[in-house]
Amino acid sequence: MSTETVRVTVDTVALAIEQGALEVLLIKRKFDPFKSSWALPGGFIADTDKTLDEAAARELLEETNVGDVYLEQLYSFGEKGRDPRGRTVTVAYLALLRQEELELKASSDASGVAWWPVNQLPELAFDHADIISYARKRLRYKIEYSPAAFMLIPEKFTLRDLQMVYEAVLGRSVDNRNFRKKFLNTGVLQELDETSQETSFRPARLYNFSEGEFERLPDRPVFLF
Amino acid sequence: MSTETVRVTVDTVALAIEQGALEVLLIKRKFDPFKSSWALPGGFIADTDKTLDEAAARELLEETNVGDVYLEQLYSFGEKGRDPRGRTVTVAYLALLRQEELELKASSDASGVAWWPVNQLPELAFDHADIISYARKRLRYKIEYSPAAFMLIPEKFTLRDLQMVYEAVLGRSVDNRNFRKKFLNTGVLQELDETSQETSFRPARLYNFSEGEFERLPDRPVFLF
DNA sequence: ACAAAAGTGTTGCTACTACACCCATGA
DNA sequence: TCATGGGTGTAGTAGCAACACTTTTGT
Repeated sequence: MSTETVRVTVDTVALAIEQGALEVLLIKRKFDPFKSSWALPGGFIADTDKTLDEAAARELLEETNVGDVYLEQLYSFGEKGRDPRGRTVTVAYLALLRQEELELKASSDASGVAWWPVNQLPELAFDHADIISYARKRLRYKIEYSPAAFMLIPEKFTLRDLQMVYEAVLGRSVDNRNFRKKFLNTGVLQELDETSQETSFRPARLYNFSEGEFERLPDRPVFLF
Repeated sequence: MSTETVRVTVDTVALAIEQGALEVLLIKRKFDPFKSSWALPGGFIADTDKTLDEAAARELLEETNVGDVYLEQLYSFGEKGRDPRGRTVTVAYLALLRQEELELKASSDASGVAWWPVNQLPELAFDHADIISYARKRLRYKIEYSPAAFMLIPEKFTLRDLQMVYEAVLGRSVDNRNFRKKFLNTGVLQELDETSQETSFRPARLYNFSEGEFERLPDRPVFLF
Protein backbone atom coordinates (compact mmCIF):
# COMPACT_ATOMS: atom_id res chain seq x y z
CA MET A 1 0.00 0.00 0.00
CA SER A 2 1.27 3.39 -1.03
CA THR A 3 0.73 6.30 1.30
CA GLU A 4 2.17 8.94 -0.94
CA THR A 5 0.03 11.94 -1.56
CA VAL A 6 -1.10 13.49 -4.80
CA ARG A 7 -2.34 16.85 -5.94
CA VAL A 8 -6.08 17.36 -6.07
CA THR A 9 -7.77 20.11 -8.05
CA VAL A 10 -11.38 21.07 -8.36
CA ASP A 11 -12.37 22.35 -11.81
CA THR A 12 -15.74 23.62 -12.94
CA VAL A 13 -17.57 23.41 -16.24
CA ALA A 14 -19.82 26.45 -16.02
CA LEU A 15 -22.51 26.42 -18.69
CA ALA A 16 -24.95 29.05 -19.82
CA ILE A 17 -27.16 29.75 -22.79
CA GLU A 18 -26.44 32.74 -24.98
CA GLN A 19 -28.70 33.48 -27.91
CA GLY A 20 -29.82 29.91 -28.18
CA ALA A 21 -26.35 28.40 -27.97
CA LEU A 22 -24.70 26.60 -25.10
CA GLU A 23 -21.53 28.29 -23.88
CA VAL A 24 -18.83 27.39 -21.39
CA LEU A 25 -16.77 29.67 -19.19
CA LEU A 26 -13.01 29.43 -19.73
CA ILE A 27 -9.94 31.19 -18.45
CA LYS A 28 -6.71 31.85 -20.25
CA ARG A 29 -3.77 30.44 -18.31
CA LYS A 30 -1.02 32.80 -17.33
CA PHE A 31 1.45 30.19 -16.13
CA ASP A 32 2.89 26.89 -17.19
CA PRO A 33 1.93 24.17 -17.82
CA PHE A 34 -0.22 25.09 -20.78
CA LYS A 35 0.63 28.76 -20.43
CA SER A 36 -1.78 30.86 -22.52
CA SER A 37 -4.01 27.94 -23.34
CA TRP A 38 -7.66 28.16 -22.41
CA ALA A 39 -8.74 25.98 -19.51
CA LEU A 40 -11.52 25.35 -17.05
CA PRO A 41 -11.54 27.58 -13.99
CA GLY A 42 -10.39 25.69 -10.91
CA GLY A 43 -7.42 24.96 -8.76
CA PHE A 44 -6.00 23.11 -5.81
CA ILE A 45 -8.02 22.36 -2.71
CA ALA A 46 -7.23 24.77 0.09
CA ASP A 47 -6.99 23.90 3.71
CA THR A 48 -9.81 26.30 4.40
CA ASP A 49 -12.27 24.44 2.20
CA LYS A 50 -14.54 22.37 4.39
CA THR A 51 -15.95 20.43 1.44
CA LEU A 52 -15.15 19.83 -2.19
CA ASP A 53 -18.27 21.76 -3.17
CA GLU A 54 -16.96 24.71 -1.23
CA ALA A 55 -13.60 24.45 -2.94
CA ALA A 56 -15.27 24.51 -6.35
CA ALA A 57 -17.35 27.54 -5.46
CA ARG A 58 -14.34 29.38 -4.08
CA GLU A 59 -12.18 28.72 -7.13
CA LEU A 60 -14.93 29.77 -9.50
CA LEU A 61 -15.46 32.99 -7.61
CA GLU A 62 -11.74 33.78 -7.36
CA GLU A 63 -10.96 33.09 -10.98
CA THR A 64 -13.97 34.48 -12.77
CA ASN A 65 -15.91 36.55 -10.24
CA VAL A 66 -18.89 34.23 -10.66
CA GLY A 67 -20.62 33.38 -7.40
CA ASP A 68 -23.92 32.23 -5.96
CA VAL A 69 -24.40 29.51 -8.47
CA TYR A 70 -25.85 26.02 -8.84
CA LEU A 71 -23.00 23.52 -8.57
CA GLU A 72 -22.93 19.74 -8.67
CA GLN A 73 -20.11 17.28 -8.68
CA LEU A 74 -19.61 15.54 -12.01
CA TYR A 75 -16.80 13.02 -12.09
CA SER A 76 -13.17 12.65 -11.06
CA PHE A 77 -10.31 12.36 -13.50
CA GLY A 78 -7.03 10.82 -12.41
CA GLU A 79 -5.32 9.25 -15.36
CA LYS A 80 -1.59 9.17 -15.11
CA GLY A 81 0.00 11.75 -17.36
CA ARG A 82 -2.99 14.08 -17.60
CA ASP A 83 -0.92 16.71 -15.83
CA PRO A 84 2.74 16.99 -16.86
CA ARG A 85 3.72 18.06 -13.33
CA GLY A 86 2.82 14.65 -11.91
CA ARG A 87 -0.17 12.72 -10.78
CA THR A 88 -3.13 14.99 -10.29
CA VAL A 89 -6.68 14.03 -9.50
CA THR A 90 -9.30 16.50 -10.66
CA VAL A 91 -12.77 16.52 -9.21
CA ALA A 92 -14.89 18.11 -11.92
CA TYR A 93 -17.99 20.16 -11.20
CA LEU A 94 -20.89 21.36 -13.30
CA ALA A 95 -22.28 24.84 -12.81
CA LEU A 96 -25.43 26.15 -14.45
CA LEU A 97 -25.98 29.83 -14.71
CA ARG A 98 -27.66 32.77 -16.34
CA GLN A 99 -25.04 34.50 -18.34
CA GLU A 100 -26.68 37.90 -18.40
CA GLU A 101 -26.50 38.36 -14.65
CA LEU A 102 -22.75 38.00 -14.50
CA GLU A 103 -19.87 40.34 -14.58
CA LEU A 104 -16.70 38.46 -15.39
CA LYS A 105 -13.36 39.46 -13.97
CA ALA A 106 -10.17 37.51 -14.49
CA SER A 107 -8.10 36.64 -11.44
CA SER A 108 -4.44 37.47 -11.24
CA ASP A 109 -3.66 33.86 -12.17
CA ALA A 110 -5.35 34.25 -15.52
CA SER A 111 -4.83 36.51 -18.46
CA GLY A 112 -8.43 36.29 -19.56
CA VAL A 113 -11.92 34.99 -18.90
CA ALA A 114 -14.50 34.38 -21.58
CA TRP A 115 -17.54 32.50 -22.69
CA TRP A 116 -16.99 30.09 -25.56
CA PRO A 117 -19.70 28.35 -27.56
CA VAL A 118 -19.35 24.64 -26.84
CA ASN A 119 -19.41 23.88 -30.52
CA GLN A 120 -16.43 26.12 -31.30
CA LEU A 121 -13.94 25.64 -28.54
CA PRO A 122 -10.28 26.68 -28.73
CA GLU A 123 -7.47 24.25 -27.94
CA LEU A 124 -7.81 23.35 -24.30
CA ALA A 125 -5.30 22.60 -21.55
CA PHE A 126 -4.99 19.14 -19.98
CA ASP A 127 -7.94 16.83 -20.68
CA HIS A 128 -10.38 19.67 -20.25
CA ALA A 129 -12.05 18.97 -23.59
CA ASP A 130 -13.04 15.53 -22.26
CA ILE A 131 -14.35 17.04 -19.08
CA ILE A 132 -16.51 19.45 -21.03
CA SER A 133 -18.01 16.72 -23.13
CA TYR A 134 -18.75 14.73 -20.02
CA ALA A 135 -20.54 17.76 -18.59
CA ARG A 136 -22.62 18.18 -21.72
CA LYS A 137 -23.70 14.57 -21.56
CA ARG A 138 -24.68 14.94 -17.93
CA LEU A 139 -26.72 18.03 -18.71
CA ARG A 140 -28.53 16.23 -21.53
CA TYR A 141 -29.69 13.56 -19.10
CA LYS A 142 -30.33 16.02 -16.36
CA ILE A 143 -32.82 18.26 -18.10
CA GLU A 144 -35.01 15.23 -18.71
CA TYR A 145 -35.84 14.60 -15.09
CA SER A 146 -34.85 17.68 -13.12
CA PRO A 147 -35.50 21.39 -13.21
CA ALA A 148 -31.98 22.06 -14.48
CA ALA A 149 -33.28 23.97 -17.48
CA PHE A 150 -34.63 26.70 -15.20
CA MET A 151 -31.17 27.46 -13.88
CA LEU A 152 -30.19 28.56 -17.37
CA ILE A 153 -32.91 31.16 -17.91
CA PRO A 154 -34.06 34.25 -15.99
CA GLU A 155 -36.56 33.92 -13.16
CA LYS A 156 -39.26 35.26 -15.43
CA PHE A 157 -39.20 33.58 -18.79
CA THR A 158 -41.34 32.90 -21.81
CA LEU A 159 -42.18 29.42 -23.02
CA ARG A 160 -39.98 30.11 -25.97
CA ASP A 161 -37.00 30.81 -23.67
CA LEU A 162 -37.57 27.48 -22.01
CA GLN A 163 -37.93 25.65 -25.27
CA MET A 164 -34.71 27.19 -26.50
CA VAL A 165 -32.85 25.68 -23.58
CA TYR A 166 -34.12 22.24 -24.48
CA GLU A 167 -33.24 22.72 -28.10
CA ALA A 168 -29.75 23.99 -27.31
CA VAL A 169 -29.00 21.19 -24.87
CA LEU A 170 -30.56 18.36 -26.85
CA GLY A 171 -29.22 19.69 -30.12
CA ARG A 172 -32.47 19.32 -32.04
CA SER A 173 -35.73 21.17 -32.45
CA VAL A 174 -38.92 20.14 -30.74
CA ASP A 175 -42.58 20.63 -31.64
CA ASN A 176 -43.76 23.79 -29.92
CA ARG A 177 -47.38 22.67 -29.46
CA ASN A 178 -46.42 19.46 -27.73
CA PHE A 179 -43.74 21.19 -25.72
CA ARG A 180 -46.14 23.77 -24.33
CA LYS A 181 -48.88 21.28 -23.65
CA LYS A 182 -46.61 18.94 -21.76
CA PHE A 183 -44.90 21.58 -19.70
CA LEU A 184 -48.10 23.40 -18.84
CA ASN A 185 -49.67 20.12 -17.77
CA THR A 186 -46.94 19.38 -15.26
CA GLY A 187 -48.10 22.36 -13.24
CA VAL A 188 -44.58 23.55 -12.48
CA LEU A 189 -45.05 26.72 -14.51
CA GLN A 190 -46.67 29.64 -12.78
CA GLU A 191 -48.35 31.99 -15.19
CA LEU A 192 -47.58 35.64 -14.46
CA ASP A 193 -49.59 38.72 -15.28
CA GLU A 194 -46.76 40.13 -17.31
CA THR A 195 -45.57 39.85 -20.83
CA SER A 196 -42.14 40.11 -22.33
CA GLN A 197 -40.63 43.49 -23.27
CA GLU A 198 -42.08 45.26 -26.21
CA THR A 199 -40.83 43.79 -29.41
CA SER A 200 -41.93 44.61 -32.88
CA PHE A 201 -44.33 41.69 -32.73
CA ARG A 202 -46.70 40.00 -30.32
CA PRO A 203 -45.38 39.96 -26.73
CA ALA A 204 -45.22 36.63 -24.96
CA ARG A 205 -46.58 35.72 -21.55
CA LEU A 206 -44.04 35.34 -18.74
CA TYR A 207 -43.84 32.40 -16.35
CA ASN A 208 -42.17 31.46 -13.08
CA PHE A 209 -40.83 28.06 -12.15
CA SER A 210 -42.59 26.70 -9.08
CA GLU A 211 -40.16 24.68 -7.00
CA GLY A 212 -43.01 23.65 -4.71
CA GLU A 213 -45.10 22.15 -7.50
CA PHE A 214 -42.05 20.37 -8.81
CA GLU A 215 -41.46 18.67 -5.48
CA ARG A 216 -45.09 17.64 -5.38
CA LEU A 217 -44.84 15.68 -8.63
CA PRO A 218 -45.25 11.93 -8.26
CA ASP A 219 -42.06 9.96 -8.95
CA ARG A 220 -39.48 11.52 -11.15
CA PRO A 221 -40.99 13.65 -13.87
CA VAL A 222 -39.96 13.04 -17.43
CA PHE A 223 -39.39 16.13 -19.53
CA LEU A 224 -38.69 14.29 -22.73
CA PHE A 225 -39.55 15.81 -26.08
CA MET B 1 -3.61 29.05 -4.18
CA SER B 2 -2.46 26.11 -2.14
CA THR B 3 -0.24 23.51 -3.73
CA GLU B 4 -0.14 21.13 -0.83
CA THR B 5 -1.01 17.57 -1.59
CA VAL B 6 -3.59 15.32 -0.03
CA ARG B 7 -4.15 11.60 0.30
CA VAL B 8 -6.42 9.99 -2.28
CA THR B 9 -8.07 6.64 -1.78
CA VAL B 10 -10.25 4.61 -4.08
CA ASP B 11 -12.98 2.63 -2.29
CA THR B 12 -15.50 0.29 -3.81
CA VAL B 13 -19.09 -0.49 -2.95
CA ALA B 14 -19.42 -4.03 -4.32
CA LEU B 15 -23.03 -5.16 -4.49
CA ALA B 16 -24.57 -8.55 -5.15
CA ILE B 17 -27.91 -10.25 -4.66
CA GLU B 18 -28.13 -13.15 -2.27
CA GLN B 19 -31.46 -14.91 -1.83
CA GLY B 20 -33.41 -11.91 -2.92
CA ALA B 21 -31.55 -9.42 -0.76
CA LEU B 22 -28.99 -6.84 -1.73
CA GLU B 23 -25.64 -7.34 -0.03
CA VAL B 24 -22.42 -5.34 0.15
CA LEU B 25 -18.87 -6.59 0.45
CA LEU B 26 -17.01 -5.30 3.51
CA ILE B 27 -13.65 -5.90 5.11
CA LYS B 28 -12.78 -5.79 8.76
CA ARG B 29 -9.97 -3.34 9.41
CA LYS B 30 -6.86 -4.60 11.09
CA PHE B 31 -5.22 -1.24 11.70
CA ASP B 32 -6.08 2.19 13.04
CA PRO B 33 -7.95 4.37 12.42
CA PHE B 34 -11.18 2.47 12.94
CA LYS B 35 -9.29 -0.69 13.81
CA SER B 36 -11.66 -3.68 13.76
CA SER B 37 -14.52 -1.70 12.29
CA TRP B 38 -16.02 -2.88 9.05
CA ALA B 39 -15.24 -0.75 6.02
CA LEU B 40 -15.36 -0.65 2.25
CA PRO B 41 -12.49 -2.36 0.47
CA GLY B 42 -10.10 0.18 -1.03
CA GLY B 43 -6.91 2.06 -0.45
CA PHE B 44 -4.45 4.64 -1.63
CA ILE B 45 -3.68 5.16 -5.27
CA ALA B 46 -0.44 3.49 -6.25
CA ASP B 47 2.11 4.89 -8.63
CA THR B 48 1.58 1.86 -10.83
CA ASP B 49 -2.11 2.59 -11.38
CA LYS B 50 -2.56 4.17 -14.78
CA THR B 51 -6.14 5.16 -14.08
CA LEU B 52 -8.49 5.49 -11.13
CA ASP B 53 -10.54 2.59 -12.48
CA GLU B 54 -7.44 0.46 -12.46
CA ALA B 55 -6.68 1.47 -8.89
CA ALA B 56 -10.15 0.47 -7.79
CA ALA B 57 -9.89 -2.90 -9.50
CA ARG B 58 -6.48 -3.55 -8.00
CA GLU B 59 -7.54 -2.70 -4.46
CA LEU B 60 -10.64 -4.83 -4.71
CA LEU B 61 -8.64 -7.78 -5.94
CA GLU B 62 -5.94 -7.38 -3.32
CA GLU B 63 -8.28 -6.99 -0.41
CA THR B 64 -11.03 -9.43 -1.22
CA ASN B 65 -9.78 -11.63 -4.05
CA VAL B 66 -12.61 -10.38 -6.23
CA GLY B 67 -11.57 -9.66 -9.80
CA ASP B 68 -12.92 -9.35 -13.34
CA VAL B 69 -15.85 -7.25 -12.36
CA TYR B 70 -18.06 -4.46 -13.60
CA LEU B 71 -16.85 -1.19 -12.06
CA GLU B 72 -18.02 2.37 -12.44
CA GLN B 73 -17.02 5.54 -10.70
CA LEU B 74 -19.66 6.89 -8.34
CA TYR B 75 -18.71 10.08 -6.59
CA SER B 76 -15.84 11.68 -4.69
CA PHE B 77 -15.94 12.47 -1.01
CA GLY B 78 -13.58 15.04 0.44
CA GLU B 79 -15.14 16.64 3.46
CA LYS B 80 -12.68 17.87 6.00
CA GLY B 81 -12.53 15.61 9.01
CA ARG B 82 -13.87 12.49 7.34
CA ASP B 83 -10.50 10.83 7.98
CA PRO B 84 -8.89 11.53 11.38
CA ARG B 85 -5.42 11.30 9.83
CA GLY B 86 -5.95 14.44 7.78
CA ARG B 87 -7.57 15.52 4.58
CA THR B 88 -8.36 12.53 2.40
CA VAL B 89 -10.28 12.51 -0.82
CA THR B 90 -11.99 9.23 -1.63
CA VAL B 91 -13.09 8.39 -5.12
CA ALA B 92 -15.89 5.88 -4.62
CA TYR B 93 -16.67 3.11 -7.08
CA LEU B 94 -19.62 0.84 -7.63
CA ALA B 95 -19.09 -2.82 -8.50
CA LEU B 96 -21.83 -5.20 -9.52
CA LEU B 97 -21.25 -8.90 -9.26
CA ARG B 98 -22.61 -12.38 -8.98
CA GLN B 99 -21.93 -13.51 -5.49
CA GLU B 100 -21.98 -17.24 -6.17
CA GLU B 101 -19.01 -17.10 -8.53
CA LEU B 102 -16.69 -15.64 -5.96
CA GLU B 103 -14.27 -16.99 -3.49
CA LEU B 104 -13.45 -14.38 -0.89
CA LYS B 105 -10.06 -14.12 0.70
CA ALA B 106 -9.04 -11.39 3.13
CA SER B 107 -5.81 -9.57 2.46
CA SER B 108 -3.14 -9.22 5.08
CA ASP B 109 -4.42 -5.69 5.79
CA ALA B 110 -7.77 -7.01 6.90
CA SER B 111 -8.91 -9.40 9.55
CA GLY B 112 -12.01 -10.42 7.64
CA VAL B 113 -14.07 -10.15 4.48
CA ALA B 114 -17.79 -10.70 4.36
CA TRP B 115 -21.05 -9.95 2.61
CA TRP B 116 -23.50 -7.90 4.63
CA PRO B 117 -27.18 -7.35 3.79
CA VAL B 118 -27.53 -3.64 3.05
CA ASN B 119 -30.47 -3.44 5.40
CA GLN B 120 -28.53 -4.76 8.38
CA LEU B 121 -25.11 -3.20 8.27
CA PRO B 122 -22.68 -3.13 11.17
CA GLU B 123 -21.09 0.12 12.38
CA LEU B 124 -18.92 1.37 9.57
CA ALA B 125 -15.61 3.18 9.45
CA PHE B 126 -15.30 6.76 8.15
CA ASP B 127 -18.33 7.98 6.17
CA HIS B 128 -18.69 4.62 4.48
CA ALA B 129 -22.34 4.33 5.42
CA ASP B 130 -23.02 7.47 3.36
CA ILE B 131 -21.06 6.07 0.46
CA ILE B 132 -23.11 2.90 0.52
CA SER B 133 -26.37 4.75 0.50
CA TYR B 134 -25.16 6.83 -2.41
CA ALA B 135 -24.33 3.62 -4.27
CA ARG B 136 -27.76 2.18 -3.62
CA LYS B 137 -29.39 5.30 -4.99
CA ARG B 138 -27.25 5.14 -8.10
CA LEU B 139 -28.15 1.52 -8.64
CA ARG B 140 -31.86 2.31 -8.29
CA TYR B 141 -31.61 4.80 -11.12
CA LYS B 142 -29.28 2.65 -13.11
CA ILE B 143 -31.43 -0.44 -13.45
CA GLU B 144 -34.12 1.67 -15.01
CA TYR B 145 -32.18 2.51 -18.13
CA SER B 146 -29.23 0.16 -18.34
CA PRO B 147 -28.60 -3.55 -18.29
CA ALA B 148 -27.13 -3.31 -14.78
CA ALA B 149 -29.54 -5.91 -13.44
CA PHE B 150 -27.92 -8.58 -15.61
CA MET B 151 -24.60 -8.08 -13.88
CA LEU B 152 -26.18 -9.29 -10.66
CA ILE B 153 -27.48 -12.64 -11.91
CA PRO B 154 -25.89 -15.64 -13.64
CA GLU B 155 -25.49 -15.71 -17.41
CA LYS B 156 -28.43 -18.07 -17.63
CA PHE B 157 -31.32 -16.91 -15.53
CA THR B 158 -35.04 -17.29 -15.12
CA LEU B 159 -37.47 -14.43 -15.37
CA ARG B 160 -38.03 -14.80 -11.68
CA ASP B 161 -34.31 -14.28 -11.00
CA LEU B 162 -34.46 -11.09 -13.00
CA GLN B 163 -37.60 -9.90 -11.30
CA MET B 164 -36.02 -10.56 -7.92
CA VAL B 165 -33.20 -8.19 -8.76
CA TYR B 166 -35.66 -5.43 -9.54
CA GLU B 167 -37.60 -6.10 -6.38
CA ALA B 168 -34.47 -6.16 -4.24
CA VAL B 169 -33.08 -2.97 -5.70
CA LEU B 170 -36.31 -1.01 -5.89
CA GLY B 171 -37.45 -2.28 -2.52
CA ARG B 172 -40.97 -3.14 -3.63
CA SER B 173 -42.76 -5.91 -5.46
CA VAL B 174 -43.82 -5.65 -9.07
CA ASP B 175 -46.61 -7.35 -11.02
CA ASN B 176 -45.15 -10.45 -12.61
CA ARG B 177 -47.40 -10.44 -15.69
CA ASN B 178 -46.50 -6.89 -16.59
CA PHE B 179 -42.87 -7.45 -15.77
CA ARG B 180 -42.57 -10.42 -18.11
CA LYS B 181 -44.53 -8.80 -20.89
CA LYS B 182 -42.45 -5.65 -20.83
CA PHE B 183 -39.10 -7.37 -20.64
CA LEU B 184 -39.93 -9.93 -23.31
CA ASN B 185 -41.12 -7.14 -25.59
CA THR B 186 -37.82 -5.31 -25.41
CA GLY B 187 -36.18 -8.21 -27.22
CA VAL B 188 -33.10 -8.18 -25.04
CA LEU B 189 -33.92 -11.60 -23.58
CA GLN B 190 -32.81 -14.61 -25.54
CA GLU B 191 -34.88 -17.65 -24.79
CA LEU B 192 -32.79 -20.78 -24.25
CA ASP B 193 -33.73 -24.41 -24.72
CA GLU B 194 -33.00 -25.15 -21.12
CA THR B 195 -34.88 -24.99 -17.89
CA SER B 196 -33.73 -24.40 -14.37
CA GLN B 197 -32.50 -27.26 -12.22
CA GLU B 198 -35.02 -29.73 -10.98
CA THR B 199 -36.93 -28.34 -8.11
CA SER B 200 -39.88 -29.84 -6.38
CA PHE B 201 -42.11 -27.81 -8.62
CA ARG B 202 -42.35 -26.68 -12.20
CA PRO B 203 -38.95 -25.81 -13.72
CA ALA B 204 -38.58 -22.36 -15.25
CA ARG B 205 -37.26 -21.48 -18.66
CA LEU B 206 -33.77 -20.00 -18.83
CA TYR B 207 -32.78 -16.86 -20.70
CA ASN B 208 -29.67 -15.05 -21.83
CA PHE B 209 -29.17 -11.30 -21.95
CA SER B 210 -28.45 -10.12 -25.48
CA GLU B 211 -26.04 -7.21 -25.40
CA GLY B 212 -26.47 -6.80 -29.14
CA GLU B 213 -30.23 -6.36 -28.98
CA PHE B 214 -29.81 -3.95 -26.13
CA GLU B 215 -27.53 -1.72 -28.18
CA ARG B 216 -30.02 -1.82 -31.01
CA LEU B 217 -32.81 -0.32 -28.89
CA PRO B 218 -33.90 3.17 -29.95
CA ASP B 219 -33.01 5.87 -27.41
CA ARG B 220 -32.53 4.87 -23.84
CA PRO B 221 -34.80 2.03 -22.84
CA VAL B 222 -36.93 2.44 -19.75
CA PHE B 223 -37.18 -0.58 -17.52
CA LEU B 224 -39.63 0.94 -15.12
CA PHE B 225 -42.18 -1.20 -13.33
C1' DA C 1 -51.29 45.65 -44.61
C1' DC C 2 -47.38 43.37 -43.42
C1' DA C 3 -43.91 41.03 -40.74
C1' DA C 4 -42.97 38.27 -36.96
C1' DA C 5 -43.55 35.35 -33.44
C1' DA C 6 -47.43 33.78 -30.03
C1' DG C 7 -50.61 30.68 -29.27
C1' DT C 8 -53.90 26.82 -29.97
C1' DG C 9 -56.82 21.23 -30.89
C1' DT C 10 -57.57 16.86 -32.72
C1' DT C 11 -56.82 12.27 -33.94
C1' DG C 12 -54.70 7.94 -33.96
C1' DC C 13 -51.85 5.04 -31.71
C1' DT C 14 -48.92 2.96 -28.27
C1' DA C 15 -47.94 1.62 -23.99
C1' DC C 16 -49.13 1.34 -19.37
C1' DT C 17 -51.95 -0.42 -15.32
C1' DA C 18 -54.82 -3.43 -12.96
C1' DC C 19 -56.29 -7.71 -12.24
C1' DA C 20 -56.89 -13.83 -11.31
C1' DC C 21 -56.51 -18.17 -12.83
C1' DC C 22 -54.75 -22.54 -14.98
C1' DC C 23 -50.39 -25.27 -15.79
C1' DA C 24 -46.48 -28.27 -15.15
C1' DT C 25 -43.67 -30.64 -12.25
C1' DG C 26 -41.74 -33.52 -8.30
C1' DA C 27 -42.72 -35.53 -4.10
C1' DT D 1 -53.31 -35.38 -5.22
C1' DC D 2 -51.04 -31.77 -3.37
C1' DA D 3 -47.91 -28.05 -2.97
C1' DT D 4 -45.29 -24.78 -5.31
C1' DG D 5 -43.99 -21.48 -8.17
C1' DG D 6 -44.38 -20.96 -13.68
C1' DG D 7 -46.77 -18.98 -16.96
C1' DT D 8 -50.55 -16.47 -19.42
C1' DG D 9 -54.68 -12.37 -21.57
C1' DT D 10 -57.72 -8.51 -21.64
C1' DA D 11 -59.91 -4.21 -21.25
C1' DG D 12 -59.69 0.42 -20.03
C1' DT D 13 -56.93 4.47 -19.87
C1' DA D 14 -53.48 7.91 -20.29
C1' DG D 15 -50.16 10.03 -22.64
C1' DC D 16 -47.53 10.66 -26.75
C1' DA D 17 -46.51 11.98 -31.70
C1' DA D 18 -47.81 14.12 -35.73
C1' DC D 19 -49.69 17.76 -37.85
C1' DA D 20 -51.03 23.74 -39.81
C1' DC D 21 -53.40 27.62 -39.05
C1' DT D 22 -55.21 31.87 -36.61
C1' DT D 23 -54.10 35.67 -33.43
C1' DT D 24 -51.76 39.55 -31.67
C1' DT D 25 -48.81 43.21 -31.80
C1' DG D 26 -45.70 47.11 -33.62
C1' DT D 27 -44.26 49.38 -37.54
